[in-house]
Amino acid sequence: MATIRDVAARAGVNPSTVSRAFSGQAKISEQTRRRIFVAAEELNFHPNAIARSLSVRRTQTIAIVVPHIFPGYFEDSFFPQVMRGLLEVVYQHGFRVLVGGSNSHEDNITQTFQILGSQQADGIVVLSNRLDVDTVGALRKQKMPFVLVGRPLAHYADVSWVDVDNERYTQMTVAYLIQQGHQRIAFVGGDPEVAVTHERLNGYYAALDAAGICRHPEWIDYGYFAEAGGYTAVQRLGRLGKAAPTAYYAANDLMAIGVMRALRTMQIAVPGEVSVIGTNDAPESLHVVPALTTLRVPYAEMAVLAAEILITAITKSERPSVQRYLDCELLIRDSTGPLST
Amino acid sequence: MATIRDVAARAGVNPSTVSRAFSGQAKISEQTRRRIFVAAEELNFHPNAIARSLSVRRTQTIAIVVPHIFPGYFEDSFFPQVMRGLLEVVYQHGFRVLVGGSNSHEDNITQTFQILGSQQADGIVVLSNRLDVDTVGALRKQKMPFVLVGRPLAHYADVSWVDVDNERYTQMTVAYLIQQGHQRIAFVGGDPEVAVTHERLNGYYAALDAAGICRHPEWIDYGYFAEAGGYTAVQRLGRLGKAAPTAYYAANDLMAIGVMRALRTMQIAVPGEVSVIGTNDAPESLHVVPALTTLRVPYAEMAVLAAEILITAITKSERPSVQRYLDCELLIRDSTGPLST
DNA sequence: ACTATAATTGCAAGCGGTTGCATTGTGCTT
DNA sequence: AAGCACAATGCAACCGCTTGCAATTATAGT
Repeated sequence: MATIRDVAARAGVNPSTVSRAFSGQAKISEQTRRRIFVAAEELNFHPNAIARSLSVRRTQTIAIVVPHIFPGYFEDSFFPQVMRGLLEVVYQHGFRVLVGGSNSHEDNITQTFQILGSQQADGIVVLSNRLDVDTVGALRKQKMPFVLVGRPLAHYADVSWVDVDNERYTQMTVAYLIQQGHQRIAFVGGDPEVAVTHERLNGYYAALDAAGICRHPEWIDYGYFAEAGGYTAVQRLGRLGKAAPTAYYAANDLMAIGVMRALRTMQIAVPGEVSVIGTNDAPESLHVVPALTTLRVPYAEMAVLAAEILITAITKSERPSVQRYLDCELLIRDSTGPLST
Repeated sequence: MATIRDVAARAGVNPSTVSRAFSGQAKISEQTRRRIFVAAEELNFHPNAIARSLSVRRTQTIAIVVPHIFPGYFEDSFFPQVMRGLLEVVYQHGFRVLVGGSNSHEDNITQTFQILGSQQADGIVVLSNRLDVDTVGALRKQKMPFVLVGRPLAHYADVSWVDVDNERYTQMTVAYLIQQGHQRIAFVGGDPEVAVTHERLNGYYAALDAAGICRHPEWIDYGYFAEAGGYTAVQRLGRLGKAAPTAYYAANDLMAIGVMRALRTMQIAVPGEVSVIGTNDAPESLHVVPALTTLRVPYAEMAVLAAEILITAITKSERPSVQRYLDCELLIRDSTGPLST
C-alpha cells in the first residue's frame, strides 16, 4: 500500500505537496501536479481515508443503527424507505452511511453510543422512538450532531427531529371511517412499548371522543407490526358477533393485510361488510385486492430531511435545531366504504 | 474529547497502559486498571475508533455499495433482504456495515473502488452483477477481500461469490409450467443488461427446448424489475389473441404482480385462464390474491454467507475463495394451475 | 537476604495524512 | 539593480491509539 510519502519520494517533492495536490484545494504548479499524479498512478496510490479522517476529524459518514426489535422488521417498508432517503442525500454530498445492527433495544442504545463515542461518524440518525428521556439527555451531552426520526416524548428545544403528527393524522383517519358511518372501529396498534403506538392510540381516541362514540377497550389490540398480528386481532374481535367492529385501523400495512386475510377466511367482504385502513403506503398495499386504503407516512422524505439536517450541521458546523412535522396523506383506495346497513 | 493521554495523566500512568487497559488483552494489575477506569469515567473518555483503525489497520467494517440503478429498487425485497443478512452476521462479530449509494453503474464502480482504495473497510460485498471482466480483474489486484453476490460471467478460480443457479432454477420453474400443460409461456425479464437476466432467459429456453416447444421471440419482454413493466408486458402480449401466452414467468415478484394486475383489468382469471409465476418470494407475493407462486431466491442467506466469508477472511486473514450456489425453492401457491382446455 | 524470573509499566516510534508557518523562487516595479 | 509581493514548496508538529522492546518492579527460589 503506497503512502503519500512514497509518492512524494518518487515525484521528488515533499509529502505535504502530494497531500495538497490530492486535496485539490491548494495551488500547485501544473508541472509538479502532473509529476505527482504520474508517480501516484505508477504506485497505484490511493489516499487513505482513515488517516485523513484522523487528521481532519471528519469521516464523511453518517451513522444509523437499525434495531431488529421485531421479527419482520425487514419485511416492513419502513427500513428500506429510510435507507433510500438517507442514501439519496448522502450520495449527493459524498458521504457514506454506517449501519450498525442490533437485536434489542439495549443493544441499540449501546451501539448508538459506541458509534457516538468512538467518533466513527460525523453525525447519527436515531431511529428508536423508544428512547427514554435519559438517552436523549445523554445524546445531547455529546458534541456529535444527531437527529431523531420520530420526536422524543419530552420536549427539548435543542434537539432536532423529524416526524409526522401521528396523533393528528390517526385522528383524521379514524374520523374518515366515522364519517363513512362506522361506529365500532378497531385499533390494531404496533408494539405498545413504542412511542408512536401511544400517539396513534390517542388520535384514535380523539376521533371517537369528537364523534361522541364510547371508547371500548375490546376494540384495542396490538399486532406488533406483524402480518400475523393483524390476523389474530380479527380472530379475536370477530368473535364479538354483532358487537364486532365494522372497521379496522391498523398501524401499518402489514397488519392491515393480515386483517384482510383474516376477514377473507371468515368470508367477510371488504369493504362491503367491513372496512380496513392501513398505515405507511407500503408497496404491497397497492397490490393487494382490494387495494388498501392507507395513511401514507413519508418515511423516505423524513430520512431525506434528517440527512440534510445532519449534513448541514456537519459541513457548516452550525447546529440549528430543526423540529419538523411532515404531512401525511390519506390514500383512499378500495378497502374502505360506507357502513352497510 | 478526552484522549488516552488525558486519562493517562489523570491516572498517573503512561498512555500505553491506558491503551492496554482498554484493549482488555494485556495484563494490567487490577489496581491500575481500576484507577484508569475511574479516570476514564470522570473524563467521559471513549477510545477513538478512527485512531485505532489507523494504527491497527482494521476498521471492523464491511462495505457495500447500493446501486439505485432502477427506480423502485427499494420497493423490491432484494435490498432489504441483503441488508438483513449482512446486519445479522456483522452484528455478531462486532462489525459494522458501510453503505455507499450511487445512481448509475459507473458511480457504483467508482464508489466501490473509492472504498476499496481508501481503506475505509476491511472487506466489501459487491452487488452489481453487471460488473464486467475488467472490473473483477481490477478488484482482484487490490488486497482487500471482496465477495460477489451473483457470480461473475467469467470464471476466476480465486474470487469468492455466492449465488443461486439462476439458469437451472428458472428452467425448473418453466418446466413446472410446461408440466401443467402450458405451451405458450411468456418470459418477463428484468433489465436485459444485467447478467441474471441472461441466465434466466437461458433457463427459460432450456425448458422450452427440453419440451420441444418452439422459441417464440414475441413471448420475451423486459420489465426492468418494475411493477409497471409486468403490466405493460401483458398489455402487449394480451393483444396476440389466441396466440397469447397462457402462462407468465416473471423475474421478480413485483413484475409478476404487475402481470396479475393487467390480467385482472382484462378480466382474465388467474389461475383459471392464465398462470403467473414470480421470483424472490417478496413479502407481498404472499398477500396478493391469488397468492403468487414464486421461485424463492434466498437473498438473505446469500448475504449471510457473503458476510461470513468476508469476516473469516478478515479475522483469520486467510483468504480461501468460496464459490457457492445456494438452493432456490419453488413455492407453489395459487397463481398457477393446469392449462384450461 | 540476594539473585533469578516473571509480571507490569514506560518509552518512543510508528499508522498515513494535514496544515500553519518558514523558505525559496519568480516576476514586477521603480 | 535593489526591493517587494506573491506563488509554490518544504518543514515539522500534530490527529489519537498501538506495540515491540526496555526498564522497573514484584514474586519466588535457595
